[in-house]
Amino acid sequence: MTFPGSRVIDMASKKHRKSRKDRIIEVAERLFAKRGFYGVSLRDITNEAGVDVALVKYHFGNKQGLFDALLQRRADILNRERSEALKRVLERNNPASVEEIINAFTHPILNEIVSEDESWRDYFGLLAQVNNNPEWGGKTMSRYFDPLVQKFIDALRDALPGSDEADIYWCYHFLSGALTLTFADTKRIDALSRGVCRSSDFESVHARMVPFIAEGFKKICRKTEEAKP
Amino acid sequence: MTFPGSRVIDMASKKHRKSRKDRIIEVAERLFAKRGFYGVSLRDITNEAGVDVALVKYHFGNKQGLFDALLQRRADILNRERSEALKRVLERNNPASVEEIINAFTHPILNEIVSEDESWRDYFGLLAQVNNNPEWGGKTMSRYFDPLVQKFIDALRDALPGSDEADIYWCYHFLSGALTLTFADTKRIDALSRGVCRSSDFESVHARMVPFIAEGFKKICRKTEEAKP
DNA sequence: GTCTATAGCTTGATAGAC
DNA sequence: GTCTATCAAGCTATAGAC
Repeated sequence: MTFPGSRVIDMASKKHRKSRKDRIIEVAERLFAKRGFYGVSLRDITNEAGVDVALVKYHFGNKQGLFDALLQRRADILNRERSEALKRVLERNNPASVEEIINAFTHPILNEIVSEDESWRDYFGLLAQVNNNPEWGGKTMSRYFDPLVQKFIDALRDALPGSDEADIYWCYHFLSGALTLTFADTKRIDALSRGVCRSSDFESVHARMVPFIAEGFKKICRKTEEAKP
Repeated sequence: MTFPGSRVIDMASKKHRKSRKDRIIEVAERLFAKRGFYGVSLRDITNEAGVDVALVKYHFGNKQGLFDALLQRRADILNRERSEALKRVLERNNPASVEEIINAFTHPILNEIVSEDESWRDYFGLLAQVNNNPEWGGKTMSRYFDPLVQKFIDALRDALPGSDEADIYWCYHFLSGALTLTFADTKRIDALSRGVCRSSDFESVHARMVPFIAEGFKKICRKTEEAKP
């Protein structure tokens, strides 16, 4: 070894200087979030990351492979956090309340989006576009999220005994639309409300969203019995 | 006049054979709905419409001009229908109920989307993508829809006396997210529910959406007083 | 892992004939 | 209004050197 201690230095520098693969995936996430899959070229990404285009092929196969990899990366994290949140809620109280279940689904997003790691905001901006894409959005969202969503549906069914199957699925659909738009941070609400609401005030909107959605679920799925508090 | 009666024939053929300008705008609407602004090239559009690329410049200036023209066209129709629906509701009952106001906002969409004119479905698929675009979605939606949305906000404020300003705007935001995803018809719900719900069953989902949203509004905006039936 | 170099094609835009 | 023809720039993908 010509440079004694170089291994330590390497490990230290590894923490500070990210791999080119990571740089590509991070820049891609930010750009795809802004303009969608078709609105970003590989050169947009690799130029901003300061690497060569050919590296995309080496690390991800092609543009689609890069897109899939970056969706998968945070979907895994989000699914794990949601799964743990649901588990905690059900351990404490089974069946849990509708509010608790909705909160287990949405609160992990709030945690991530208010964290120091600002790149989570990009991810949710991207998810909003994917969720609302009529061509491949449904399939893509299903692929990454539906296995766990099924467990949330099961919990909601237990929380709303005697409810109609279709009612629960449709209500989840309303939740999904409100949720993805909310965390997409499009700034529309800022202009519409002339500054009364700020699109990036995620705590405020989350505090309203959970009871809003929970109340809708109860209204639609509890037709047969009296609404309980 | 060399061809007596040619004017009558022209008028008849005008009804059947659409102008090239109209063909461009119709094809563009369908393709933009599928893949968004960046996912469609002018050649995709003009090839499918059977016209030359140069016509886009002549009729619309450029790609952006074409996109704006096609958004504006149906926004005008939708705004007029919503405005009339709101007027009817308020004439019958002022202040109106939250359900009636929400319905005046959403039912015109239902009418259009179940009509024979299938191209309305494309338009709402496109609107869902615009609404959820973090880069220019907020501005674009505001431009075409917010003036009338303000009137709906006013009506909701009257229907929910003593409510907080921010609450009403945030609830509108949840409505907007649920509404645009619902009529985007992404087919996700079909897979998730294993056929129990069909994404294109617009009457079913609309019948659930209006009370779902209305109940959320009442829950969030009526904190200070008792909820009335 | 990373780069150079390039093939082969598509893009938005437009000048100018008819 | 509509077309032909063309441009300069951009695109994804990949072969092959290091």
